Amino acid sequence: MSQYEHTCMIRGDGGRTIRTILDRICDKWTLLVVATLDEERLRFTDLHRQIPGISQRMLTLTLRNLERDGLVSRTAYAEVPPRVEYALTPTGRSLIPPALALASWAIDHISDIEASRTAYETRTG
Amino acid sequence: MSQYEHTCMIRGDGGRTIRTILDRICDKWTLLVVATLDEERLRFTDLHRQIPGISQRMLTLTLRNLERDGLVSRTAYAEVPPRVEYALTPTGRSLIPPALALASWAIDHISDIEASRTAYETRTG
DNA sequence: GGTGGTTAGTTACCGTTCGTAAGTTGCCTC
DNA sequence: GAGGCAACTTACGAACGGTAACTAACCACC
Repeated sequence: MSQYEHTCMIRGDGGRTIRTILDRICDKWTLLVVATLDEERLRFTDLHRQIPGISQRMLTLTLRNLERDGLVSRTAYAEVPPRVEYALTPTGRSLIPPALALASWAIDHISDIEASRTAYETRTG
Repeated sequence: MSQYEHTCMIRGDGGRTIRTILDRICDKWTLLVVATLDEERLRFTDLHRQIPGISQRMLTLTLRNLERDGLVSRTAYAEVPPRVEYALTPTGRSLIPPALALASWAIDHISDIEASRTAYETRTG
């Protein structure tokens, strides 16, 4: 039995539960938001600036989901202009090592992937 | 400088390239297909059976992208009925450890996340 | 010789999600 | 009183994903 099978069998549901969690974590922006909050408490605008390409809408939605799942805490200060700070919870912090492992893998293999993609496009037109 | 910043700076594009790669890898099905091919050469139908919930359409699309990016190899045998085998390339195999790290994290924190989610729903209605 | 089964897909349709851009609130400054 | 700031929210069109039916090529059976 491979480690993957072992991992999937733990819940006895054919991997359905783990897939649900991975669906949340592995969407377009979640890992980047979590990685950006590594070791830093950040405001909404700072996050928006530090994550290139994310829209305010998607940042709001991603942060709501992370807050709901207990990975990020949201602290609002009754000031003008408003100030809202986001930080990782302990659960959120525990996601950092696997997230960085994936990011490092991406860095290591970017050139391979881009080369393969270019070759594929050339083959198929 | 955090490891994340360091990681993002390598390419000097503000993390745009790494985000492109992560967008591909972290979609709804890719990690599960890669994890399922761990240590096993599989046919289309076997993959379809082993990944609960994926449709034929999405399996086809996911495999095409993985093949294009050089993570999966596709071997078609001219038989009847047709036989097509999918296997990880060396690059694809190198993705297994970080993918399993993420899956293990999901397993370890499923109960925390589900509890937090339930509490959140209760608070907000 | 027509019916049904097999594998590996493809196609059509439709609902959900995502991105863009503009609007909102409350107060402060000029 | 016009404009700015922070943190959103809303409207709308485009892109994506899921469902289910269809296809090609051959074989086995009746």
